[in-house]
Amino acid sequence: MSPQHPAQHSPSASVTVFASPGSWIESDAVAQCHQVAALDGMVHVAGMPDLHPGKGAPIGAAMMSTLLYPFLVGSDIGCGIAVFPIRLRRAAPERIAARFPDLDRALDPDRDADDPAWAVLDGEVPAGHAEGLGTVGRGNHFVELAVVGTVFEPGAADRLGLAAGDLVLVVHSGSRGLGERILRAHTEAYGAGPAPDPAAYLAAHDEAVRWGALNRRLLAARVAHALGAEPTEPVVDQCHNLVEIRDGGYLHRKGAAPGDGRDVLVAGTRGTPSYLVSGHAGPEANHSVAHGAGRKMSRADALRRGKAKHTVQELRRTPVGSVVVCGDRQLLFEEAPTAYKRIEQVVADLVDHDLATPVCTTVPLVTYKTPDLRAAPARDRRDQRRGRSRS
DNA sequence: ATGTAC
Repeated sequence: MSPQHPAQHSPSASVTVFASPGSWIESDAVAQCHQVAALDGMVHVAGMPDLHPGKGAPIGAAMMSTLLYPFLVGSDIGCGIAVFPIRLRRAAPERIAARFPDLDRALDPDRDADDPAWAVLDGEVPAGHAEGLGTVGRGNHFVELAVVGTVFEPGAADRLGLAAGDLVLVVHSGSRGLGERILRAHTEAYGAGPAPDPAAYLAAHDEAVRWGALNRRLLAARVAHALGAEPTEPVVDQCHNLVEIRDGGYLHRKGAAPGDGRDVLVAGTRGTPSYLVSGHAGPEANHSVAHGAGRKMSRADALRRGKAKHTVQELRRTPVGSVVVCGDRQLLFEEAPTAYKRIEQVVADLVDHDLATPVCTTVPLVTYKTPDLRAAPARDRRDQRRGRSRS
């Protein structure tokens, strides 16, 4: 052993980053991949083309290990993106935006017992966690009404029941407070160490995954009802934060979607299309594909640079003609399309590395982030005219 | 990304 590495006792796992030279990957994110590779039991780390630095662990990575590390998945266990077809009369985005319900306000099982969205609940609420149901959360989460744009694979789109011009709801949300509670319980006892009882962690983890899937259905149902449409089942719904037992090991996904023969929506930004892709990633990619465009700037940089570069007005009405509902100015800047990598480049990298095939794009019409109180008075007046209470 | 503390 060389004298430069006196403490080295086990070799690092392999690291593969699936990005072309033209894709900007922050060196901090690659360094985080190598830090993860050095963990006990780590077998292989695959960085997706949307790789960027996270808190302690990289985002946009799939990490295979013989030990289970809860911090690699993070607090939003079960976060994912679902696509729901919706049949709706087309109208100006501003008019549709004004009809979105308040998705910061949770559905209360008692007080809101008569809300029609509950129809999607089949059985008990996972983990009995009744707080925060039907809320979208913050950060990069959103509920979006979009239109199917370019269709690259008509056969695959047809199997999903999608054609150009069809409307869909895209829901990106996770397990809210439940996943955070599960990670915190582990961290308070074991820090960033592996789970001493993986089955116990996985039992709680699986509940959070189920809760996240239920919440995406509740969100879609709330919005569908508010827009006067019938709720539907999702045609695509994949988690990008979870642990999967695979080949006898623990495959941790953090901002990486399952890419083994499944369809995944790779989210663009609030001003660009998203790409529905068919994944066919192999072992070198840890059977995973990218989950979105990936941040190009930290939130702090996006806020500072965005305020110099954009007006609030142009962020609320995007280049593709869509409307962003976001009463939180800081979040609007943090989530500006220019704070993200180009989705076309991320998808091109997936294609070039034979990880996925594009099926179609979805182009935003209305992206809901958090209530915009400026819009509320008009909505309330309209609802009062129709004899409805605010929901 | 989160609930909570500042």
